Amino acid sequence: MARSKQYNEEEVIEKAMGLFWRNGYGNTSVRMLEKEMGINQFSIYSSFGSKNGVFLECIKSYKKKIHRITEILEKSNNGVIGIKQYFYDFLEFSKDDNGKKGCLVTNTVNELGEHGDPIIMTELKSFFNEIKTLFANNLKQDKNKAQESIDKQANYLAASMLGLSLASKILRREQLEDFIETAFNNL
Amino acid sequence: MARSKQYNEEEVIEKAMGLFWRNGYGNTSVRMLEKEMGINQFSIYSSFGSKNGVFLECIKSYKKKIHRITEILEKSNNGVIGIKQYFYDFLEFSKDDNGKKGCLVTNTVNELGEHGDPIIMTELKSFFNEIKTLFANNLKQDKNKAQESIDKQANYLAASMLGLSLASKILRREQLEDFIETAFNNL
DNA sequence: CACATTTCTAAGCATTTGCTTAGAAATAAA
DNA sequence: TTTATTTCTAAGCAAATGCTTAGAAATGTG
Repeated sequence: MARSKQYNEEEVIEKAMGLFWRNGYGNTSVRMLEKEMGINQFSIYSSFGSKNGVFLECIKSYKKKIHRITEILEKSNNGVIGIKQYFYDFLEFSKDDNGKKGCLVTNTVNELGEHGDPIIMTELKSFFNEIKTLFANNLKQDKNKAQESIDKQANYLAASMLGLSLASKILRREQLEDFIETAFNNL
Repeated sequence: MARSKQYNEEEVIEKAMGLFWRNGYGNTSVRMLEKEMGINQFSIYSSFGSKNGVFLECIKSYKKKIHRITEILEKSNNGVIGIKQYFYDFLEFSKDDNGKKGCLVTNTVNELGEHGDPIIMTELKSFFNEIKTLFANNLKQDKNKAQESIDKQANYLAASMLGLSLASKILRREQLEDFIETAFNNL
């Protein structure tokens, strides 16, 4: 009954995600999105409503993408060893051609802080809490830990992941490994 | 021989710094700077050359401001205890009305990454290295440490500070304390 | 084929961006 | 007071921003 879309929405979002990941929200213009996504502004707006709409889909897509490694953590039963592995997995996951992308969620929290779109901020915080819960669940596998220390250590690890994400943008691989190794000496 | 400036450059930079600190570089416009600094665009450009020029002065001003607490660390001879105190001092230092500013240097590294103005990036990295050196110097005060472990631990602590800065923008005070306490457990 | 319906192209909208400029206002020195 | 020099006001510039729209091009269904 009518013409059909010449692009796949998931595919173009995947491309947009890369752009936001590298440049941040504010430094990515709709013109840049056009080029990267390979479709023009009309298509962008008819599919996603707004720049914000594109970004929201990118965050969702990011969550799916990173599920590749959160899934491993979820299924792990090695306690703190599994969490440490997640830190290393994250380094591989976030590696760019230059290895300087960090974590899209972390980057966005830092850029938009509390000023960002509420729907997006909710999405970001929920991701952060999911990760923290995964950490806590893994910590529980180490039987000798008190519940109280699990909460503290989950907070510690979650904040450390924020640090790793940021550090991965400016430190060398070797320094990042120092960080991870020392960070887990504490547990 | 001529009219004299009706504003003090240090004072207006101090105000600009607050704006950049809260909003980041990209989300701070020259119009916003006009209002906050209390002078108009002509004065901004004649004093500082460009938006980038204003920002560069703000970074320098930030370094002076934070010297209040780095100085304490510099003079401390409590080894790792002094560093831990610096983490707590930083939390106080970066506290806003809402307690969500983080560290201007860290925020900027995260926002601009490698895309930022080279002069500014150099300024940021030098600050990071100064802090790392201060950490290393303090660690050396604890006599029982091997040189090798000092390097590793200084890397660890520097990256942890990045984490604390980011975490301070989204976590509650109590969680930040969990982070600091656990981070220093085994040093 | 015919055509209703959707997607696409590309031009254009108002607003905001960083930055500049012409001319009025002020002021230290002669 | 006069005057040379600087600072200030406020208007304006081109380019970029997010978003919209009119009309051409395509296509599944009858």
